[in-house]
Amino acid sequence: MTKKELKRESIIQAALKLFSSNGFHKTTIPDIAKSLGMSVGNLYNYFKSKDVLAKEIIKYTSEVLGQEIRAVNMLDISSKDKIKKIVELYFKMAQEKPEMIEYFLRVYLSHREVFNDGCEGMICVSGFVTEIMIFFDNGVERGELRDQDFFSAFGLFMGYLGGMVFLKGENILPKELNEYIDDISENIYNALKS
Amino acid sequence: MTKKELKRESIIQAALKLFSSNGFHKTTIPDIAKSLGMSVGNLYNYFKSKDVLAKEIIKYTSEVLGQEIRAVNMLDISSKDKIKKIVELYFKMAQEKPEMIEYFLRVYLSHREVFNDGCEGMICVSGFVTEIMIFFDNGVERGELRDQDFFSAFGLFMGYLGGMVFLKGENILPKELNEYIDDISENIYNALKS
Amino acid sequence: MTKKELKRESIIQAALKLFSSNGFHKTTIPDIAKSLGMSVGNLYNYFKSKDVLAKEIIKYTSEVLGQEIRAVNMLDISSKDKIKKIVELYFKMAQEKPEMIEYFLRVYLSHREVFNDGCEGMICVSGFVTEIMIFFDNGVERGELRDQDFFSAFGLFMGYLGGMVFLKGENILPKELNEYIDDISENIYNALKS
Amino acid sequence: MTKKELKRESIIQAALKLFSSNGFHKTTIPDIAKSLGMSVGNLYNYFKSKDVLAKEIIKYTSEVLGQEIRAVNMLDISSKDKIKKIVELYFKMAQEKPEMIEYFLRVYLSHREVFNDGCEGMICVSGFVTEIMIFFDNGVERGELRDQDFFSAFGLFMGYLGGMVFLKGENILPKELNEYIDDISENIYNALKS
DNA sequence: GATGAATGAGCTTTCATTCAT
DNA sequence: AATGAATGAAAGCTCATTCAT
Repeated sequence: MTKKELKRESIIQAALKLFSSNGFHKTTIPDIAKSLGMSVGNLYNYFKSKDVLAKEIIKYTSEVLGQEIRAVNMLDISSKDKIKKIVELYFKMAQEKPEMIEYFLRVYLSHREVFNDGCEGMICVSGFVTEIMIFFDNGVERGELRDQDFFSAFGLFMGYLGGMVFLKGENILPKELNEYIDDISENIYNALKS
Repeated sequence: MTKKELKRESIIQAALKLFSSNGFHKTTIPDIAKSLGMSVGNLYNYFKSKDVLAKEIIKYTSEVLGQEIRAVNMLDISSKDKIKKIVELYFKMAQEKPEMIEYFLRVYLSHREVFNDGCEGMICVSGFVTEIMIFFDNGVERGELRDQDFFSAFGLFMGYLGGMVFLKGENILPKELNEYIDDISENIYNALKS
Repeated sequence: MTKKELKRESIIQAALKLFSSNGFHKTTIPDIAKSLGMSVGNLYNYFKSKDVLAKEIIKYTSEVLGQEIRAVNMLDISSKDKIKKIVELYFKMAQEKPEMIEYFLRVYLSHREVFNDGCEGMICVSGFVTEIMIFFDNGVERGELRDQDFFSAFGLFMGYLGGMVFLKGENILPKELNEYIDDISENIYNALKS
Repeated sequence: MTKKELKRESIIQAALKLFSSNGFHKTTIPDIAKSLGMSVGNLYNYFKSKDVLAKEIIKYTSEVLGQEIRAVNMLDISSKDKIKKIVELYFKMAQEKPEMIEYFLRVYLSHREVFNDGCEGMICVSGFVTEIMIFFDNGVERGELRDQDFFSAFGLFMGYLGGMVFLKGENILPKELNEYIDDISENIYNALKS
């Protein structure tokens, strides 16, 4: 990676954190620049607008999450075990690098105006969605999961996990996310199994 | 209802539509006033700030959705059938009055800054959450649903439905929401049944 | 005129002066607002962008100049005398309300980017050009002026006068504009007479 | 010419084109550098500021136009014919190398702030003005042109031609510039002849 | 209750210029 | 000579909110 690429990524990470915790509109470009110790003008040498930056972040995040799931997909274990692994890693991320999951939930999902142009459909989240699709297709192929519409399964899996993280973020959950892993994995497996 | 209360509700409904379709920050108070043919100043006689208005909307929406679910709860049918009824009404709403569901997904879920003060936890959505809780407790009581942590069940149910509506809104779903009703009801029932 | 219309016109006049003397790009919206003792935001209630303001100014200026020439056109005097009257009034304006002529020369003529959209061709200066056209057509009709392409005559008349005012503005002219009136009127008449 | 002088001139020509077609303020130093395939920093090794560059361009342009007129001045033809030659070459330039005439009209004439310091009066356009002066003095000397204030004549000549090119640039002229040559030459001659 | 002109802080973005390499 | 990342002041514009009428 060149120096410029490194800086680019450091901007993405700083902006990701700020957008996630303070909201997209409440985070200003000067906020991001200041958190990096760089000037506003220079930040614009790397991303030509705030919206472009937001889109690059969702691509980046989707890629990172996708890679984590790919690692699970490559394990030689049952679909039931994979479900648990994925739930675990999702919650682990939500606890350790909450900015990524939060970005999905609080920035990407709810600022259509920003992502409409350039991130239509799943363009910017394909890195992540593709891996879920692979997980599901494998499970069906191996006879472990019921053969149903992919989106029925995808919505269940991701809506569920996202919902739980949201509830956690709202301080609604009485227990730690970790403690829900078994219940949730079981529920998902029961819903999807053949 | 007094005249004042009627006007209050008409403001809520106008703002609900605009916030849902154009986003919270992209909708200005003058936009709302204009859509109602009233003056900005007068609107402030009904709601003392934009944030307060946003909070009143979520309470209103939660109440309306809660009532719909209450009607299902009162039917003398199995939990399995209730699940289907709830999925149906949720999707029907998403199609006929999409602004309510969209408000949940795109405004309430992602503008913590706004709802933090006054809508902590489930304060502003209790109308809705309570009914889901009643549905679940009944099912457990009647031995139809497995006795698990309520939030495990709630996250599944609502995360799933919200996720599907989101996917629909992004034009990602290949079929109409209606056509997913059976699959989804089955998945939810499989996950929750005892 | 309503209060709002009066204020609108006072903004036009203030901006006209500042744009003319300091240049379009060197004059900021806050400059204009401050010179009027009003807020920036309020100025935008009257003109929705700096460019729109610039276009309204040229229309206004064209109208005012056009009215002055119309008065000459209505006099019952020879074309030769009309030429002199027009030169006189043009120079009088250049001395007493220099901002109008200067706006033509220094803002309108040289900021194509601004006027391209909405002031194509002579859309925004027709008030003025029309009167010159009437002057010329009358002169031809009465046999006093040679029948030639209108723009050949227009370019002569207006290019000449504009050029002189420009030279004056650059402090190049050794004498006052007034002292050129006879020479210039004669030159124009010689060029246009039949 | 040294290599450095060559590069200097290539910068002048590139900037001349961009300033003329896009406007002085809409053309950035990076734009100019990019159009030359050189770096911003290096451009500053040749001209220490944007304003200095603008002033060098007007001197250069004035010199080139002046040389063209000098060639006409040296011909052994009547003043009437010289007028026609000058109109022809002015319009030829306006068509073939429009950037020079446009620079006069759209950059030099209307950015006093820029040229005030260093190009007062006719300092930066003397190359051109001097030749017009020579043309005029010769004509007077030979008894072909009326002896009048030089600026009365200069304003006529140059205001007229500039005005026509401006009208052409605005797409207002119904015919090609060429087709106006005879009319315009005649008008100028009639105005100036003794 | 009703109006809408007025406020002004705050936003995103631009760009002439510098300077370490 | 040459590079181009970096600076930061300054611009145009927005909008929640107020208040005189």
